[in-house]
Amino acid sequence: VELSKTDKRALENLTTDVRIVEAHRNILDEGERPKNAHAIMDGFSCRYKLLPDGKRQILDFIISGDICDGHMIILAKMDHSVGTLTRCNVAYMPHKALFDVTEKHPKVAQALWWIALVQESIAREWLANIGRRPHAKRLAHLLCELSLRLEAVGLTEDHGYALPITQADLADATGMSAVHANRILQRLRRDDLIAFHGNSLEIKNIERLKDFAQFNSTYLHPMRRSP
Amino acid sequence: VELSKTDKRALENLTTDVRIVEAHRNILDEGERPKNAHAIMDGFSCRYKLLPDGKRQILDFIISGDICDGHMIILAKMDHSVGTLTRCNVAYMPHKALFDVTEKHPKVAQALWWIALVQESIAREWLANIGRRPHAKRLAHLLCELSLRLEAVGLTEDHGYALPITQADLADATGMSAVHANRILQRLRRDDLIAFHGNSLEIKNIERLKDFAQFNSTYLHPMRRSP
DNA sequence: CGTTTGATTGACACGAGTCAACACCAGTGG
DNA sequence: CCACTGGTGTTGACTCGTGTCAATCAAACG
Repeated sequence: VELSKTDKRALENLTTDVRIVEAHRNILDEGERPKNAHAIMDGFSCRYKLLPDGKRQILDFIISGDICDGHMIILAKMDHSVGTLTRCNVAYMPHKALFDVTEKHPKVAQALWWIALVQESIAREWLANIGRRPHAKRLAHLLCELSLRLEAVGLTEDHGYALPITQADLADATGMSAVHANRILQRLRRDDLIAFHGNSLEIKNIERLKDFAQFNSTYLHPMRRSP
Repeated sequence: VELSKTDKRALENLTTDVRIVEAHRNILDEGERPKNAHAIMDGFSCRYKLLPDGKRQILDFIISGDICDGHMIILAKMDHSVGTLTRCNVAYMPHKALFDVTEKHPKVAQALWWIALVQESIAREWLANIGRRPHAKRLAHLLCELSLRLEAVGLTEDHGYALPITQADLADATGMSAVHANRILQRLRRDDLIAFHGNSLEIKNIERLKDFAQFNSTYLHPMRRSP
């Protein structure tokens, strides 16, 4: 979906506020009906669900440029929560204004629809990943996805990217225990697929990692570009 | 999203053809760019992905009244496959015509957008289900979801519904082995939560089953009505 | 009837969760 | 400047859930 300049200008004028949100804070609660839409400008957030017994499933990572709650233009209530994993810059825009823009600019509505479909596609790939791939491939697949998505917004280095989240977060995203995630990461390092230097992940050879993870990028669709 | 009568008439005129598709046939292949949109009028189909090693993950069940490929109005390529689990009646409508309708009838576009969002929500609930719930609750949760969705289209009996799919299908939907699914179902029967009579599932007490499965229907959103 | 598909059962091995202890580091405050 | 703290990563021990393989049973079907 290509946006015209007027479309873009209409969108840019929506942001009323940009705030810093500390790590481990909630931006949206399940069941909530938010008044503002939120976009992450910087930092790592995630969608997640908390089960009654306290287990957490991370449903998606939200990185720079992603919108937290495009859904809420159409749907009534948040069906999951959104929270920060690191300190984040969050842009706020009134939902009503955004909705009005979609009515006047059909291309904007189509763009948001497109985003919803890509997110659906990502959720489905995660389903296959968690449901049917062995644990090492799951993690490797996730690291590949993050690599592509971060690259699209210019957040990758030569051979890797900053990954300031914990192993427990990775575990909750891939449906395994934190201890096990730790051992799997060790194995990936031992097999010389990845390495860590502080908070940043080094991918030794992206092709080998993709091969190993059975990673096929088509589910991310054409690909988002940097704004 | 409420559709006007003109909106509805525009939609109804789209169907060019209704065909019978045998069980275990593909309706859409991953990677394909279909010319027609497909709606299931009768029978059970599913979205699924096949991994290189032959494992199958079912991503969603498609029941009467569901559209297989609403995505394709916006996206370029199918990111998953769709196939029948039983013999189905499938309605065909040209994609281009459907797209034209969405351009002329913004409410129709919104309705399709809404469908996409609900499907995204379902996919995310499945993620939490597969990623973090113990196996018995997974299966129970799935049976609850099917109960509500089938009820919405009038396909439930008093205490249950026809479920003409195999245990292997249920296993592929919940990310477990077929043997294990069998044993879990036995446990659910022993605990007097469900029973089978031929192809039809009896739910002994839907509230107890929901309780056990930690089932909360809000992720299905307001709820689709019968057409 | 034979054949096929799906459900069921048992045996077995191993993956993966849990619990608990420890190492390491950065941040904090005295 | 150092002791203390809490969060994170790492390790080992132990148990049990689950997958795999293979055989058997049951029902449907041509």
